[in-house]
Amino acid sequence: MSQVLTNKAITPRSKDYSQWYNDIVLKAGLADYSDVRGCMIIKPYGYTIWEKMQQTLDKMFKDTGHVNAYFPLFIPKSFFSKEASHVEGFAKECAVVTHYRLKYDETNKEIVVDEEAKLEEELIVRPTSETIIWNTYRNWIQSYRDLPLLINQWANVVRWEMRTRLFLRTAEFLWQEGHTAHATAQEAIEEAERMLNVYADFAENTLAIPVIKGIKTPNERFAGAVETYCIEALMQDGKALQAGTSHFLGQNFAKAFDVKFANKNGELEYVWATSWGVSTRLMGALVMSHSDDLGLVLPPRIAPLQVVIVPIYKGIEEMEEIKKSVDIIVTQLKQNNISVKFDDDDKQRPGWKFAQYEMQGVPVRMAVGKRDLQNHQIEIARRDTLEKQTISLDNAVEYVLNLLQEIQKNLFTKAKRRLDNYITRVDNWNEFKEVLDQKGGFIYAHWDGTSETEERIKEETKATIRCIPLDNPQEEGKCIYSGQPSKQRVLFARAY
RNA sequence: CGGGAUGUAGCGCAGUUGGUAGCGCACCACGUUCGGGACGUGGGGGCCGCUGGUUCGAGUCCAGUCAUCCCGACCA
Repeated sequence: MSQVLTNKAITPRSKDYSQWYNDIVLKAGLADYSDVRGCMIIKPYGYTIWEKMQQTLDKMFKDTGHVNAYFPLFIPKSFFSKEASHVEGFAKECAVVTHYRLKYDETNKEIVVDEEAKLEEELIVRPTSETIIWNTYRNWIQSYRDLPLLINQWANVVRWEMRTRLFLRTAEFLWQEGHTAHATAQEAIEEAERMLNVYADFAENTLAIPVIKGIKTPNERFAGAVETYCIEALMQDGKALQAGTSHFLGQNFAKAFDVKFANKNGELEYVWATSWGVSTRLMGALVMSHSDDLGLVLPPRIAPLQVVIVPIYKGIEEMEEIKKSVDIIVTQLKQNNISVKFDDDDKQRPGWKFAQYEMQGVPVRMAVGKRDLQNHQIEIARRDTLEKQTISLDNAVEYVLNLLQEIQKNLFTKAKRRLDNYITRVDNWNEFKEVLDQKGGFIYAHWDGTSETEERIKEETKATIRCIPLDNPQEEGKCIYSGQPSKQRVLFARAY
């Protein structure tokens, strides 16, 4: 019996957070390990959630004037090396294509790389597309009339990471990357900030994940960026997770790829650039933000299935009777754009279904049996608090519609409260280490502004500066580590 | 690339001093069940990671090799 339970139950969070996370991803059916090193199989349930994210984000991009395009997976090595800091940042994690053909080796009876089919120039599997896109933009941009150029692409990228974790860090991952070109620095900065706000809006209002908007320190900046904006979220174990980034690239890529435009006075100028992206990592953020020991918990706005109705019956007649009674509820919910499933699968029993839907994070579950029908009522259970209510059949639809909104709100509030409680103001180095080890979360402390100090703190504690919050209040103080004068506090944390 | 561990059924694992390949879950059939992961009976499923060695005989011992996972260095 105990073996049955350990096999099915989710590992409690207190034991081992990583194990708990893995259990949920695997058992909720979001993803699976692949036989290919560091790669992940996104299963249909997980992919459906990703598709919902895509749809919502894509609409937000279109609403802010962007269009989609698609650029090649392979980048000639020479493109890649044109922007110095960019190469440096990515060189160590690139997959490289060197040959284009295989052949059958008669002696060893196996397929081998055909050495005669060596590429003149190696191709890099994109770790990000700035280079190939800016090489293209050179041909697309001649005049100020061609600007701004606001393009997004949905794609996969490859970064050969040493260690991988489902959704959070995989060798190949899915993402969107926006790449825009502008006539002025001001306009590009506005774009970068606009897209950061889109991400924050999406994280908070759709995924119910509260985030802190900020800028990265030079150390943590994207390779090739002038300024990196980010949204930082906090997971239930007190570790930070970067949920999205938006970069002001200045004229770095325009200069590297010689992208100039004629302004209104006919003078040639380099264009100003941004890039911004979110990835399937958001899936990991979603799991780690809301789930509990029974499994995944999904905010209604992202849940592929928002409401499930489980009939409890003996025999086909009873089932039909139940079906007839809840039919109107199903129809009305659908009319309100709620995804609802009446689970008449005869192969599983109610208890099994309850556990299954809980594991998958379905926000609202209704259960109806003969007993309920006699009382003209239905049982409604919410996934976030696990509370059950018995409601008259006549009021069920209205109740569920409100409940879904309530759950969405509650999940955000709960996560927001956790985030707020996890930001600790700290004024000396011992306290810093103590808070980091005992409590975790963000530490809001003074920093002297030097990369050396940041680097040492990282070496000693594994904590990094997650961001300097936007609109950060300026105040005089002393650096937590070096004691040097500081103008502002920054957010430190251990991160995924 | 360093440190640690593991490869046996779809999944999770056991397998003693070397002697016919096992258990639980899942799967298939039939029956009884159905208000929180049902039960009974019967059944199917194996290149024991791979290669070589020792031995009458290897899942087990030895050598090599490959892969995966965990902890570091790298990162969204």
